[in-house]
Amino acid sequence: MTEHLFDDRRITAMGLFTEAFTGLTARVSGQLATHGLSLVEFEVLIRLARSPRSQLRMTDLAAQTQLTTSGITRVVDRLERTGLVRREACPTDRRSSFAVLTDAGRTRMEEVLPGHLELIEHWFTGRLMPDQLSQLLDSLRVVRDAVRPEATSGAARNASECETR
Amino acid sequence: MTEHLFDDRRITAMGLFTEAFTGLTARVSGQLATHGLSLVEFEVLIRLARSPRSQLRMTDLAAQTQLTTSGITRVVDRLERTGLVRREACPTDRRSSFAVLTDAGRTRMEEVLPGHLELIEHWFTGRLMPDQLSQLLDSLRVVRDAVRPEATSGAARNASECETR
DNA sequence: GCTCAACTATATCCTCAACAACTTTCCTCT
DNA sequence: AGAGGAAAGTTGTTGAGGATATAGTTGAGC
Repeated sequence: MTEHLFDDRRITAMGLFTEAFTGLTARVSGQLATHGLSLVEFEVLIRLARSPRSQLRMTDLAAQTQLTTSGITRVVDRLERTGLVRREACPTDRRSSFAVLTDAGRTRMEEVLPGHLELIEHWFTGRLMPDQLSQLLDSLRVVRDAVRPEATSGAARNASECETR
Repeated sequence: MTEHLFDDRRITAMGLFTEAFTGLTARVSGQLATHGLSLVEFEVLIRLARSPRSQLRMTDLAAQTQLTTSGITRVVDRLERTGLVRREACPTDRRSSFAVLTDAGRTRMEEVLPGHLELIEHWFTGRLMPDQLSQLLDSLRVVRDAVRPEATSGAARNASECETR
């Protein structure tokens, strides 16, 4: 009952998953640091950049990232202090406020993204054959859909609904 | 140059990787919490359990996990306080000290592991067909070997060498 | 209209980990 | 043998982020 239990194939699979991911994010995080951005800050910026009007409610940001709303408050605090993001009141619901990507924020993203994409290509996607990569992504999608907390659709609906100002 | 850049396939690939991993670890972390263990504490315990004599030098623990040596100091502090681990001096190198799994620690692991393995099976390995899983692990191995900082063999050699007491 | 529950953002408290400085011990070079 | 440097571990400080409480806002039911 003793030794082989700790070398179960499920343990090794999980360990492999962990090592691959943490190693990769360490590389990514290191490069972002040279641009003065942390991983979560980059995460927030790119989600804003992808959103219509380059803005999202704080709650939606929290739902899309792995942070709580209080965590988002502080990330946006930092980004606002450096001028990459600004807060804007929601006209239809005075409880809500938007985080909006500023011009400086978009410029910063355009500086950072090419290197970021090269990095992912170099350490991740470029290491695999095309069909090998697509199979990997299929498998990851299966796992993600399994473990994903719940519907993000509700939050998305709220966002678009509040956005019709 | 604007919108499609943020939806590059490399971004989505990285996002998929992130979501799958963070979602999975959230599940794992939640279950471990019900046993009074954090993820890094579990990580330390299982690495000790797998090691000969159930012991590792602090430095080797740091190398195997994603923590610095000072981080390991504090984790082992906590585990020692709860009696799952004890420190032991290295007889051949008085700078080094071992973290040793106690009987209570091994018992705790035997309580926790079955559920842990079931969890991994349920949310991860069991979601995929056998050959799909093995291909996933192959791909993860490629990425891990690419991004892995450096040789862990050096640390392993030191450990075994110090262990011949 | 009023009340109450749900929601949104923020403030406060606490845990945890990185970083840097420091102590002790070991090793190498002369 | 002794000096200088490298290595191992601990500790103070800093900062990020979760949990919870709080204040303001909304909407539904009466």
